[in-house]
Amino acid sequence: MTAGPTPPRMADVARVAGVSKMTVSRVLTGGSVSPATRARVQQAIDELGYVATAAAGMLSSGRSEFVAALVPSLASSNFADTVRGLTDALAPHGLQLLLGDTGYHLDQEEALVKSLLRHQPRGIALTGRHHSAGTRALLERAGIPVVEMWDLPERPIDMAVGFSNAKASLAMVCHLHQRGYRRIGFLCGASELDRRGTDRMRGYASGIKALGLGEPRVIRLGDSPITMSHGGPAMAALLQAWPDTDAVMCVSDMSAFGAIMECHRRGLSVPGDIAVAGFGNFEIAWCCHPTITTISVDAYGIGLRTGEVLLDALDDGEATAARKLSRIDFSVVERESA
Amino acid sequence: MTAGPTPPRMADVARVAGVSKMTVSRVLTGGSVSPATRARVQQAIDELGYVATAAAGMLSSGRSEFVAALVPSLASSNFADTVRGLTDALAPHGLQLLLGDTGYHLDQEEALVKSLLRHQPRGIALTGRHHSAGTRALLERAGIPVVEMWDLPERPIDMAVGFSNAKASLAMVCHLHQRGYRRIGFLCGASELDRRGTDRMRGYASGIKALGLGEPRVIRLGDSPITMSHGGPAMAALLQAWPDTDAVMCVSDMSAFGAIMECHRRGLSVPGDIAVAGFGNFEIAWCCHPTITTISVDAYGIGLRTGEVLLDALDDGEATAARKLSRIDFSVVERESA
DNA sequence: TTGAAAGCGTTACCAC
DNA sequence: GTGGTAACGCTTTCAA
Repeated sequence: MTAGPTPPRMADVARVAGVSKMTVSRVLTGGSVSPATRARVQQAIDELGYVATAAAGMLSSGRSEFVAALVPSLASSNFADTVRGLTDALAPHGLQLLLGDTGYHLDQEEALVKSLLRHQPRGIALTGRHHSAGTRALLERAGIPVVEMWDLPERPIDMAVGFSNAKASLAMVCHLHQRGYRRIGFLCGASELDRRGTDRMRGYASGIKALGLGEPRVIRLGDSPITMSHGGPAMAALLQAWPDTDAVMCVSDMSAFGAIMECHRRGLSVPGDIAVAGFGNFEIAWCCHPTITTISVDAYGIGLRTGEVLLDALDDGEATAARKLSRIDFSVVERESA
Repeated sequence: MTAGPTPPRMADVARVAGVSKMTVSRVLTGGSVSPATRARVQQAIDELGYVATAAAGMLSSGRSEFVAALVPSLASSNFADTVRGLTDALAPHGLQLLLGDTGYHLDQEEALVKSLLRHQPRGIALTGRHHSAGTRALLERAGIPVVEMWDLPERPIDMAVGFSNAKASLAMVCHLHQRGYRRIGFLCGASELDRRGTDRMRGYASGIKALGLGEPRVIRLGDSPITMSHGGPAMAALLQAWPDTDAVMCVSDMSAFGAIMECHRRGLSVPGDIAVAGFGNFEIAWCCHPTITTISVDAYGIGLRTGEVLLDALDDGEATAARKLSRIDFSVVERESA
């Protein structure tokens, strides 16, 4: 932290290079400048260690180089991958991500939106289709492209990139049914914070009903989103409530892993005694033993596509109907556990 | 994306409230304003949905509300936790994190530092003690507090919050030695990208030498940082090279988990036939079977402390010698696997 | 407690 | 291809 006297300004560069500020600005933004002067300016920049002040440019030009993104949690590899996709799409265009972590709370999301909008982001990406009225109002006034990720809203704020979590879950029910399982349970968190988790549970329940497999067997345990450590207790609770259960769907691969570990502890073989399915196709699903049957979703791809969709919107100005809703594929990945 | 006509400005709020811009500014920044006028102004703000432009304030006041943070990867729960700690420390003070993902590359780090400095962050946090000469130069010129995290540099740029990865690794060697293991191997990535991983390997090697346990048995496999899926192949390679190995240290819990899965596949019992130790105390270390003996490091705490150290420096202006280096504790957590 | 004027460092716009 | 001038929307500073 060597506090130098005063950092050099554009005017300093201009003076050293013997040109006007405008010429320096053109060099920086890629305007038309003769090669000779461009070289002189560049040399002055290097010499002085000049770094342009983003705030001034932003104020003057009226546009920032920010894109805001809100995720429920950075600790989930799911969303971390999505963020990576977003970065990979946007960074090449000089856009810097402003990241917000909502902790799965809609009011926290609203607070973050309010705070992030102060930086005039060019666009904003949210997670999910559930938002507070205040959030919607803020975004509608903002006049920038908005993308809702990881879901397919019936009434999108603007655009969306995602899939139906309920349908994905339903697909897994069908898979298990096809494999001969009939007494299927579901493990998820106790709170409604994880909206996509709740959607998956609903998809499961509707599948059970549709296939005539009796009443849904749902265990809600632990704060959403539940992870490895919740899987075990949830599995225990399920076996206590419905001892004849022959298959278990879990809201995520993490909880599925925990559930499988609990089975190991009890001497239950998976899938021999009981089948276990996850959701998300995390690394653990194909590294653990037995490997976990799961739903594969391209988390990175969601981020990448979201970035592309935003870039398109920034170009065109207005979203075309065609890209309002961008559907991301999911698929059942059959492995050893179910 | 409803592009309204023109967003309201501070002058608009002032007009509606019947006061000057300055009074509005004071209301926003918590200056002294009579309760009556404050209420009128607040009402005007709500009515118009006014959102202050951060760039203008930044330019005028000369200081931003940004803090920059660079991590090697967001996908690692380690660094995700550190980022959470940083956010938790800084957000209450109105500071917004500007996050950069270096992908473990020092030149990418330099590029990000250059790009992030344009936003005039109040402070910046980096990961590790290794940086390019360009990065050091940029930061020394920047005149802002700098914190290096996850390590204890001999020659810190400014401040540091971390621990000695080599010593932590050494502690694990001692633990294994104490438990009676004598033919100890080490699994890590093939590249030098993961500097902390390399430090851990060095700590291991020095411990092996110091204890007279023969030549180090190091398997370098896969791109750093290695994860679950590399652990298995690395374990296989180790057993091929040194079949009599009785204990294995892994550069992380992720690779330790992969190694254990490989043992299961081969019918080797852990720790009966071979002991396995990890590093990091990730959730998987206490959820899998057997539970993994590991080194516990408070990743969240590193972020939190880094945030506090930065806030201190912003207050005092100059770092006191006492907080130049902030040591974070680590400890051997003995579980079932070793 | 409140207001008026003068910047902050850049880019847009229009001359040359 | 290059330069001057006027914003951009705030906060600082100084007066009232």
